[in-house]
This record gives sequence, structure tokens and C-alpha cells, in this order.
Amino acid sequence: MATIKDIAKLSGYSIGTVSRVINHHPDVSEKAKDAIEKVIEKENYQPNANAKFMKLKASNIIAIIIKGYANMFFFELLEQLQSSLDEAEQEVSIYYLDEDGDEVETAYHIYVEKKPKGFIFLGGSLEHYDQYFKDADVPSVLLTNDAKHVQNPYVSSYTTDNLRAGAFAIQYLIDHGHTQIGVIGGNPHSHTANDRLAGAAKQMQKQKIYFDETYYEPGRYSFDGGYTAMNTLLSRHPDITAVFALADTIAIGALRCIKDHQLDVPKDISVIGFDGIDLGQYCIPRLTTIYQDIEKMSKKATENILLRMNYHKAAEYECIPFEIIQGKTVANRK
Amino acid sequence: MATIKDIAKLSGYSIGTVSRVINHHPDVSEKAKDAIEKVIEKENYQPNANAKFMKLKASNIIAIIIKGYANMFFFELLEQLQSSLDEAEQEVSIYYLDEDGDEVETAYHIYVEKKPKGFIFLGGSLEHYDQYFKDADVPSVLLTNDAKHVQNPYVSSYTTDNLRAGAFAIQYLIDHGHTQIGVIGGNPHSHTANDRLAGAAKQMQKQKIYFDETYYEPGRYSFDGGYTAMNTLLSRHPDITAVFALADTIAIGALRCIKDHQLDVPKDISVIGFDGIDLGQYCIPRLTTIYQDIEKMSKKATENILLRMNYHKAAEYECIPFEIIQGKTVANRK
DNA sequence: TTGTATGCGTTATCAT
DNA sequence: ATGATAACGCATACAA
Repeated sequence: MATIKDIAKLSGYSIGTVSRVINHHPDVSEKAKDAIEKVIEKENYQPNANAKFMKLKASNIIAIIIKGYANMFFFELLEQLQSSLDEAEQEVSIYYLDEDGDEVETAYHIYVEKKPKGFIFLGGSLEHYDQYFKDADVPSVLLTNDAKHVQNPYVSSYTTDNLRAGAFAIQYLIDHGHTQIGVIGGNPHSHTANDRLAGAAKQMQKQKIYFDETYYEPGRYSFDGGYTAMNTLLSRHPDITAVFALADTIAIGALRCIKDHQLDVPKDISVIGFDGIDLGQYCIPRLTTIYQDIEKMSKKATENILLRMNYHKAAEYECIPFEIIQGKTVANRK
Repeated sequence: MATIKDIAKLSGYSIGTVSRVINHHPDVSEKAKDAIEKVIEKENYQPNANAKFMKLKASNIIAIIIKGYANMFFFELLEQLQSSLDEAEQEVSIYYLDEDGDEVETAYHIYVEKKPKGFIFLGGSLEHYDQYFKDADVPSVLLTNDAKHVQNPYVSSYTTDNLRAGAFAIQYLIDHGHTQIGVIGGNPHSHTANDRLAGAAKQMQKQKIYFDETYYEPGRYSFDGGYTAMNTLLSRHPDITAVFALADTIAIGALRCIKDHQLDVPKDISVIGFDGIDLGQYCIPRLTTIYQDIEKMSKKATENILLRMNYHKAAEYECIPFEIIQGKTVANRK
């Protein structure tokens, strides 16, 4: 492994000049540049990033931290983010962590080691943010969860209005004549799931539809989680005519479960999902679902973080409007 | 951000002693340990990994490098690997790179910066391996592609026998009475796809089934790639009765495409996939597919790399037997 | 334009 | 058991 010293020795120049060539500094003669670059090429020299970052007070990257690496929705959101950031010619590093890892701790490690100019969090709730980042001044954006409770001027957030969207999904089912409605997926620790559920429950109450905890079955964010939850719900309430799945992956598991009960979607049971992932439109039948506007979400996130990296500005918390994708999994009962 | 120096000053001990406490070295008094740990806790001190790795000649981690981060098959393989490595109490770091990135270059960077004890590659073909790792002695395992061509005693590989598996899939269709068979997915740069295709073509030739390049349509490893390829194939050969998709994601896209042509799977057209991902068993109808034994594959990979990390041993190249998952997407035409 | 010297936060090797 | 210090690879301020 060649180091900068080796390159210096081999090229006949000093490490100072070599360093300047590596980092494309001006004040260096063409001759020196050519000679040094030749040696670098020949030796297959790679600068040691550890040594490099140790010196730097701030790098030029934005770090994206993704919580829950099997989440297809985040994948699509990530793609959008990357293309937005590419356009702005902004370097990014991506870090994945487990669904029950501590995203703030991870971020702090990255902060210490890589000194990114900003953070974008996909998922997570940023608890104990202040504990770690008490005297840091890096702008962050939290996506899909609200950051108001973080109470930190450096943390913005863009979210879908889960409460309203949950209510909307239920109203959509009601408009199609459903009165026996179940809800599946999520867990008490997930803010997003809780809000969607709360919105759904409130809307049912408002419309005088009977709904109690037996009509809700939690489950992991996976196909299997959806299958299992649907199974439980179906054994408890065989008479339901519609189900609101708190995520598309869950809906897809439910679809399969319903089929295995010799029932038809949407004739016997209607299903509405949440997220609007690609896969939903490859399902048979195509999934009806609440679409989170990932394009707008990532645009806003990119703009905001780019802006706040340069100018000091207060954090903002915004709700992005959702839409409905009318697939083929909701039947009209009227 | 507190450094080891601050901790030393605040605790009244020297940085040497602090370092010993951090790294759980023996020769340190209980008293010093307690005092120092208290300060570390209070200051929320995190060692700077850059400085740490700069000193270390070798870390204790195994690096897993995944090429193509939207590949569901790799996700499931990764899960298996992680549980195997967890069992062996082996620390791992995971790195993703784009489908058309250079996995060897990435690995070399990681090698220089993190000095892992071993590499596991998911996907990729390790071209130019020797160019980068000429005098490194890190054991590696390549999964899903064969490493014989790498010709390096440090690189093992475990693969499904794609050639035989491709032939097997075709024979399965022939056994069910199909004689007009198309193949979709993959590209000329993918070894795996090439082998599966070659196996398929050979088997058709052997069984005197007519097959030329118009019966094959390449495509990206995605739902959309499958949809598009199927669409093209169908317009070229509306009379085919069966399709071999070179990956499950591609098969799922094809399923949707066939449906959109008002055709039924499997009545009008049969579909067989490759990989055996979870999602396939949530499809409607359940996907018939070639299952790659990811459990065995990851067990072997783990054993081999753990072994070779400790004893010097030649690389091995092994084929893992595949199986068929008999779903509901292949009809009997006889 | 180029070279030299210092320091970044750690670990490890000496002493003590 | 503990402290002092060299060394890791690099960037940079300063000197030449």
C-alpha cells in the first residue's frame, strides 16, 4: 500500500506538492502535476480516508440515514433523493441501520468520523437528539416522521399528514359502502402507524361506524406480517368487508391471505394500502392505496437542507399532500 | 466533542490509561477504571474511529459488499449471512454499491480504511481483483458468481449451478408439454444471466425445441424490466405458451404484463422464475420458480471465511444444489 | 512554485 | 499500574 510519502519519494517531489496535486490545488506546475499523476497511476495509490477525515473539520458530503433496510418505500424515496442531490452535484453517503437501532447514535458516530454538512433521516423519530447533538450545528431533515417534538432549530421535517390520510382512506371505504372495516399493521412504537390508525379510528367514530381494538391487528412491516395480521383479523371478524393496511407490503401479505381463505379481492373483501410503492401496481389485482408524494418530499428535503447548509435559518415542519391511487382492490358495495 | 485528551485531563489520569480503559486492557486498577468510565459517560465521549483505524493494522470486522441495492434476492441472502455471522459472534459491516459500480475498487477502499479480516461479495464478478489486491492476504468469498476465473488463492466462491438450473427450468416446462418457450431478463454483462440462458438454450436444442435470439428478450432486474421484456416478447411471438424469467422480480413484472394482455397465467401462458424470493409466494398465483439455497450458501460462505481467516487454506469453488418451488404459474399442456 | 514542519486522535512501546 | 511519547497518513500554514 503506497502512501503519500512513497509517491513523494518516487516522483522526486515533496509530500506537500503531492498533496496539492491530489486535492487539485492551483499553485502547482504542469510539469510537477504530470510527473506526480503518473506515479500515482502507476502505484495505484489511494489516499487513506481515515487520515484525511481526521484532519478535516467538515467534509462535503450529506449523509442519508435509513432506518429499516427492508422497507421498499424507503428505497423508492432514496432513489428520488439521490437524483435530486445528484442534480445539485452534492455528494452523498448512505447508511442503513436496523429497524430497532438508534438512528441518533449512528448519526453521531458518522458526525464525529465524517463531519457531513447535513443529515437526512429516512424513518426514525430522533429521540435523544439533543443529548448527542447538543453543541453541533449540522442541519438535518427528518422524512416521514414529524420533528416538531425534537424542538431543535436544526431539524426540519417533511411528512405526509398521516392523521388525515388515515381518515381519508377510511372515508374512501365508507364512500364505497363499507361499514365493517378492519385495520392491520404497525406497532405501538411507530409514530406513523399510530397516526394513521388514530386518523382511521376518528373517522369511523365520526361516521358512526363501530370500531374497537378487536378490529385492529398490529403486525411487522413485511409480507408475512401482513399475512399473519390478516389471518388473525379474519378469524376474529369473518364478516368484515374491507381492510385498511397501514403499509403496502402489509396489504400485499393480506391479499395473499384473503385468497388463501378462498375469498376474492375485491368482491368479498376490499383492501386499501398506504405508501404507493411500485410493487403495488404489479399486484394482481392492482392495489388501491394512499400515495405519499415522494417526489415532492425529496425535492423539499433537498432544497431545505441545501439552503440551511449555507444560510442559518429556522427549521420548518411541513405536511406534504397525499393522493389516492385507484387500483382494483376496493369494490363498490352500494 | 470530547477527545481522549479531555477525558484524561478531566479524570486526572494520562491518555495512556484512558486508552487502556477504552480498549479493555488488563493492567489498570479498578479505581482508575471507575473514575475514567464515569468521565467518559458524563462527557458522552465517542472514540474517533478515523484515528483508531489509522493506527490499527487489522480490524476485527468482516465486510460484506453488495452489488445492486434493489435486489431482493440479495436482501434475503444478506439476512441469512447476518444470522450465521451473528452466531459466530463476528462483527460485520455492510456496504452497498450500484449495479454498475466497481466492487473491487470499493473493496480496496474499505481494505485501506478499515482493514477487515475478510470480504464477502454478493454479486459482481471481481474483475481486476489482482490489480488491486496483488499483495493483500485477505480471504474473500464471492456469492452467486463463480470465482474460478479470478485465479486467486484468496477468493472462494459458492454458486448455484446456473447452467444446469437453466436447463432444469426448461426441462420442467417441456415436461409439462410446452414447446413454444420464451426467455426474458438479464443482460450480456451478467455472468449469472448468461449461464442461465445458455443452459436453457442448450436444453431446448437437446430436446429439439426451436429457439433463436428472437425468443429471448433481455431486461433489467426489476418489475418494470420484466414487464417491458414480456411485452416485447409477446408482440414478437404471441403464440408462446411458456416463459422462463431469469429472476423472480422479472417474473413478477411478466405476470402483470400477461394479465394486461387479457391472458391468464397459467392457463394461457406459464411462467417459471429464478431465485425463490419470499415475494414469489405472495404472488397471485404463487410463483413457480427455481430456488437458490441461500441457507446452505450462507452457511458455507461463513464457515469458509472463518476458517480461512485463521488457517491458510486454498480457495474452494462449490456449486450449491438448487430446488424447484412448485407454485401455480406452470400449467400442464399434455 | 515548492519544501518543511506541525498537528489531528489514537494506539502501542517504552520507561518509571 | 501509570505516564510520556513516537508513529500512523494526511493537509496546511509557513518558510524558502
